[in-house]
Amino acid sequence: MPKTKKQFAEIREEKKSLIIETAIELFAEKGFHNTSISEIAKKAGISKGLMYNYYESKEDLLRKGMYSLANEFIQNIDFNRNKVLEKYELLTFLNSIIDHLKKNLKFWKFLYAVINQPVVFKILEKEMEIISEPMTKMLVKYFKSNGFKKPETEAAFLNALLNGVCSEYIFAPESFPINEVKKKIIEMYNLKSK
Amino acid sequence: MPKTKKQFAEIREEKKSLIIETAIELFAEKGFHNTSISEIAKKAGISKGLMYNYYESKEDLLRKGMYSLANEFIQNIDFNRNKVLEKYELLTFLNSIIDHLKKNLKFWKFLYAVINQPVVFKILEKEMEIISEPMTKMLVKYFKSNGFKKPETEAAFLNALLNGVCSEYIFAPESFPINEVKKKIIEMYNLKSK
Amino acid sequence: MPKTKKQFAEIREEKKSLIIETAIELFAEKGFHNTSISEIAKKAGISKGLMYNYYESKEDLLRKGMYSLANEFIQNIDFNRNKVLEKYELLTFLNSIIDHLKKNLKFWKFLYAVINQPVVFKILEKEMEIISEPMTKMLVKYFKSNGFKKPETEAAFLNALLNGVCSEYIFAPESFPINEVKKKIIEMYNLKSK
Amino acid sequence: MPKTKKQFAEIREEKKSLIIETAIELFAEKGFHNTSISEIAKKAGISKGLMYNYYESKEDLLRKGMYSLANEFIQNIDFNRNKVLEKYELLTFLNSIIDHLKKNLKFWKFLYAVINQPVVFKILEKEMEIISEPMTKMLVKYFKSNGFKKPETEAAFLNALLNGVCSEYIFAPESFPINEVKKKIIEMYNLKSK
DNA sequence: CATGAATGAGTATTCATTCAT
DNA sequence: CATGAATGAATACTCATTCAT
Repeated sequence: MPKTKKQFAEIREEKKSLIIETAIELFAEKGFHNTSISEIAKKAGISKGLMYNYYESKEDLLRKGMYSLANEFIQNIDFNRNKVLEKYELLTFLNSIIDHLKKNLKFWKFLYAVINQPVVFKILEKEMEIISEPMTKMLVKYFKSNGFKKPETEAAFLNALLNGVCSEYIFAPESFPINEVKKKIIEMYNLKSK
Repeated sequence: MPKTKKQFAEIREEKKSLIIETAIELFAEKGFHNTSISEIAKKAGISKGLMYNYYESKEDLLRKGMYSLANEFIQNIDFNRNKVLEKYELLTFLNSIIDHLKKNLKFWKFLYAVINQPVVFKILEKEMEIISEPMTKMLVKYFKSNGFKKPETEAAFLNALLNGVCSEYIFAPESFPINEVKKKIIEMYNLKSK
Repeated sequence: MPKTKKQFAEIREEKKSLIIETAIELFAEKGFHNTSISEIAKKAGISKGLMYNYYESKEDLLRKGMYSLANEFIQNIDFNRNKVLEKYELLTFLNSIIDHLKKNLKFWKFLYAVINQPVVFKILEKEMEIISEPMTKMLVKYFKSNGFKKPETEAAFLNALLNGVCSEYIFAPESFPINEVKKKIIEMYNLKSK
Repeated sequence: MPKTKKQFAEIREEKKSLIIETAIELFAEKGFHNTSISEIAKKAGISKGLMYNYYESKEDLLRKGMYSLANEFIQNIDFNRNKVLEKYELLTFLNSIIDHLKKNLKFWKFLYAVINQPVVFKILEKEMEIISEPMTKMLVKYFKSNGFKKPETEAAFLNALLNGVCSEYIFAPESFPINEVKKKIIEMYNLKSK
């Protein structure tokens, strides 16, 4: 008796997850071009051929990996609000972004390993917009509605600052004083409630 | 008339510079792994064989390239002072770093392309310290001598901020408002001399 | 009510036909090596596994395909006569061969795609004899009994001519003037009755 | 002291010829898809890498091979005449084509092995026109200027006939009575001088 | 009878590096 | 000092075939 469709679908989903997670991990550790398909397959405990059963190519693996990470990030942060942002919400945003960073170091490493390679970035342009666009929009809106004189500059500044903080933390999670730095940012923007 | 030894040495040095500059340019544009030795040789107008006469390997090219860039950067910035930093000097530092960024975009692209690839970074660890170590030291010293409560945190913060600013500017030199952001940093630290 | 043995056998035969026809079609369109088992299975609406239930291998598919085509061709043409061929019968032969060509373009494409690949042809040597041997025999017999001086040469000539006609027609069915050419052959051999 | 440009050019030409000849031979023997680059390299006594130093890809090898064969054939046959064809010239054409066939069996095998594979033919469309176009033109012109009623049909017929003759001869050079068949064609068209 | 997940050997292609001249 | 022909190991990807269910 053959396996049911559902059984097959389950197997597929499990394997797909296993493969993409392994790939993300290796891309994060070693970069895109230094990771071979053989290596991914070996680490995932499957054959090279099977990988191609689930993903079209190495690029596909990269794109799908980035896509799922980006979406997962977006859901965690929740930019999608139409009403005006309150101060406490920017605080929430800051907290959640730094929380996500601490808890998902691997994913952030993947992100930075990947976007700083010109050729690799080209592959991901579309997927990257999922993250960058709503984030910038939200920041601009916040600074605008809170009476900052140059909201675009403010957004660019905070964006750069967060980018740098992530970058430094990824680079040396042990020694970079991320909590102290977060406190400083909160004070800078006067975000503490009460 | 045969060339003198000195002339030979000069030719040698010129060729070496030409090669390394070509390599840096290509690494910046396309990343380390997407640039082939053949390409570098072709663009530099020499043969592959000759390249190996001057540099041991592709890795060597990378290391020497980074080394020369780092030194050139250090000389431009001049961290090496033992006396206490004055405010106007931090201003100078900030100005010169952003100036250097604007004028040497290619080199900064190279830097970011290269340090964010874990495997490639491994090759460069030693060379990177030339830049990062004195910079951090200088910042810490400055904040300490200017009465900041947590000089290490302040240094880490400013470091991250500058890192982020460079990263954003490299990514989109046209649209990132670097001058406005610089102004904001100057105000933040109250650096404007009157 | 469970299916009877006979019904099962019928289903089997239908599936087998479906598979082999699909295979022939694809081999004709894309060549043997450019057609994958997956593709055949997909187009036939079955699983790869099932295909192996009916046929041993890709080669087997090719051989059985050729075998069935060859037999179908032979039955259409009816070479198997012991009595001496009359003129009108050669006319019939010519007509039926060209008719078959026009109506079964796919099969002829398959034939030519396949026999002109040396390695593939090796696989089919036995099956090919089903066609070529009786055809040559018949022609030789005809020319002999009709008083031609060199029946073997005549047979070889007509064989080559028909081979070329088929080849040209397969290649460009729209532009090759097959009817005019047929007329010319009929005149050449003075085959028109009365 | 480095090799001179001329020396390098010589080496290149020799190797290029060696490679392409080996490739043609193998494509003729085994077909395009059944011949691997490794095999070609091995038979030519060079490394796979070197092949790619001289030819861009396997397809390039095929195209360049066909191109050179086609040109060599064209030069042997000499279709390029503007004046009206005389009878003895068609005889010359027939003779030279069959001569070429006998002497260059490998090349003709290559041709037939290659053009009958749909996918492979696509690659060669442009190169094939070098042969087919002038040949058809010449035949049509001949039949026209010699008062045949349907010159296009005549050309198509002769074309098909020659195609078939070549095909049969390639297939069984020992047993196909090519000389007898040639004689028959000469008689058919009444080409014998005097 | 039927499925499609899984394998592994095979293929074209790239590229840092060596070396004879 | 200078050349580029030559190598070989590595890489992404394909596909006929097997097999547990």
